[in-house]
Amino acid sequence: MNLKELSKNLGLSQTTVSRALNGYPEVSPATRQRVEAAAKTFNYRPSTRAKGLATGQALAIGHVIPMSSKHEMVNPIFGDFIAGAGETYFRHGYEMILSIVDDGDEKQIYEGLKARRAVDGVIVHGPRMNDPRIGLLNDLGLPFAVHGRASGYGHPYAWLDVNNRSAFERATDFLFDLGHTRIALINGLEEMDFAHRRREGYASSLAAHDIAVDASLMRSGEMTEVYGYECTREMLEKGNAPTAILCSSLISALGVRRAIEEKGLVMGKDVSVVTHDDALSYLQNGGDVPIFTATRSSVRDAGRKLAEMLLASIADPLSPPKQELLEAELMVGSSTGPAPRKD
Amino acid sequence: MNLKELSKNLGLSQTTVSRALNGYPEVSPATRQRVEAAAKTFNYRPSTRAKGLATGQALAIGHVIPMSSKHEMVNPIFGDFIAGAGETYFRHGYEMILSIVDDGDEKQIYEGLKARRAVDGVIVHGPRMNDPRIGLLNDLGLPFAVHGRASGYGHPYAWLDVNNRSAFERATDFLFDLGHTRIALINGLEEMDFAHRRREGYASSLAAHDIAVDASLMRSGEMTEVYGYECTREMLEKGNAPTAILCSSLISALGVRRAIEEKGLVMGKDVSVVTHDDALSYLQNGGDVPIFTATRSSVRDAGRKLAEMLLASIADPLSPPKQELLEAELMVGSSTGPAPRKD
DNA sequence: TCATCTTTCCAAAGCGCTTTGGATTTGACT
DNA sequence: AGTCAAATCCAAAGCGCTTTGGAAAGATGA
Repeated sequence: MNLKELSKNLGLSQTTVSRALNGYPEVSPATRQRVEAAAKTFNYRPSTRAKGLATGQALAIGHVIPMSSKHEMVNPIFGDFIAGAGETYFRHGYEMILSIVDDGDEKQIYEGLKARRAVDGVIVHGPRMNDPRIGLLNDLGLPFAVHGRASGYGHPYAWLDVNNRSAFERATDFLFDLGHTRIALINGLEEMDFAHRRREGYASSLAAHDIAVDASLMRSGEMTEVYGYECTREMLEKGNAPTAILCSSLISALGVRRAIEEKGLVMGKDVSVVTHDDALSYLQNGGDVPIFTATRSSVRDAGRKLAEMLLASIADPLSPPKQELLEAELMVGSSTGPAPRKD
Repeated sequence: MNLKELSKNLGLSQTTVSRALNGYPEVSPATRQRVEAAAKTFNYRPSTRAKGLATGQALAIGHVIPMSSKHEMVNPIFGDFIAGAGETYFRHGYEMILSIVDDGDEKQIYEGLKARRAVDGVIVHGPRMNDPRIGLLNDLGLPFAVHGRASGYGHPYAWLDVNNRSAFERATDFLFDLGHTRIALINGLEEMDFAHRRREGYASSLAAHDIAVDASLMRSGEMTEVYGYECTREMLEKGNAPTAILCSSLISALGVRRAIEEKGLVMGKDVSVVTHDDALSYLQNGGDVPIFTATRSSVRDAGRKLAEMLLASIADPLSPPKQELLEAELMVGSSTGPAPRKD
């Protein structure tokens, strides 16, 4: 059923039917009701493509997910973020279109999306330090919003980020308060902006407590369970092992715990662990009492909010880009405790 | 830059330019080259919407992800599956449209996608027993392919599935071979088709070994780490605890291991564990030697293949629906060993 | 040289919608 | 009854592409 058929069926012009359906005032209430009823019974919905052509809008937002072909790793937070954003799009009648793209092809993809007028805007995932995508999108004039930030880009742009720096500073402070001084950091890949900021927060706390940064206590890599395990095992085997570990992801925290327990140590007693927790739906940090002490911030919520921000900026293109910094909450669980006393 | 401008620029008609770009034969090689060069320099790409309107194709595939609003759980395999499918779409010039939908709204969403002619076909995720979506999509006449199967639907339809039954039967057999007889099953939600099939495979092996199914050794729920942990803890605390556990997901297997080790037992010695492993990129089953003995099947690969299947069926609408059953491979890791001798 | 194919290109219609600019009807008010 | 504005509705243009049905030009064979 298309507009023409529907209007013929109603004995009205396409104009009137279109206006009735889109809430324009030039239609009598009676007619509008009649039209709406007919639309419902015939299950009429305007063709996305025709509507888009006529209005010049795509009513779609693009999500371009970078994937380094090297490790083929899909970011585990991706699903929950998308779920949050999807909620927002659904409410606003937008569609979400997804491109999973090899690192190298990204430029081409953004240009394609723009040239083909396939989307009204895009969300940028996984920003890196000095990420070239921000500049590219600005040049293209394609509205966008970034999940995270990209240090090193001079001009303002729309983003939403967790305050990674303060979260990790606070977490490190917390460990100091418990008496720990040898605190390790198992972080995400250095080139990722969030990892950079977390390290800064960590280093800042160390500095405030007059403890020098010890390179042997800092790791960075892709945050898998195995990675957490291996880093921890190595650190615990060497002399002068850390008494506390800061970890960038709950998944690798599971590996950290495994390494600790494998060595016959007790987490929260012999070794304390604090992790960041994205509150993923399939990876909850325990039940009532959190297993891990964690800096927590829901990535799904971030998805909802960032989508909202992008849609708002599309609706009002002249407004300056917005930013939003979410504070992670520190949840104390059973993975932390006072530093063991020296023998 | 649009077609009109481009063709004016070249001194050709829109027809000729369109034909040159779309590989029609009625264009001289010289002209074609000239057109292609111009398209490249002006970065011309036909508008998706206009092209779609003209051709009647959407060049897009819909993925409708169900999410029960009750637990708000996003399936963790989703990201990797999408990544695989996305690869295929990219190769074929298709777009992927994602809708994350509350269980109840699904019908409405499919009808909307169809009525608005927004997609050429859809992938059905997470089929349940007697899943009503299959019938609905058949009635709508919207091409589709299912990731998994939906027992109870009479007519043929396109699907791709892992042979869950044989995988779990084989895994159970394997445990019997090691001397285990008290084998527990920690499974996904019973209403999910895959969980049903896995239980069948498990039960079939028990029957073949003249062991009665013991309801106290079977659990089903959402496959989180915590769920694996709690099920295992309960089972190990009761008398007559299982000596082996079959688990439906690597994530909950991590919880299983935690419960085992917390009790001071050794996995692979006191309690053997076999899990299904979807080969998720962010959750690898150890390095060279798998940690868990597992029935393994790459869900990303499934995404690639199923997308290919759907595109083929769209290209050739009259062909009968295809099916593909993937066999999981049994990878022996260090989580299994001979059954402990009775004291 | 002429008729007949090929080759190469084009004008215009059409895809399904929105929207502009008018036309018609209705109603209120002198 | 006559006037004017408000309320309703409509025909047609246009969004950017593909595709149909020719037309013009060039090549071929008699």
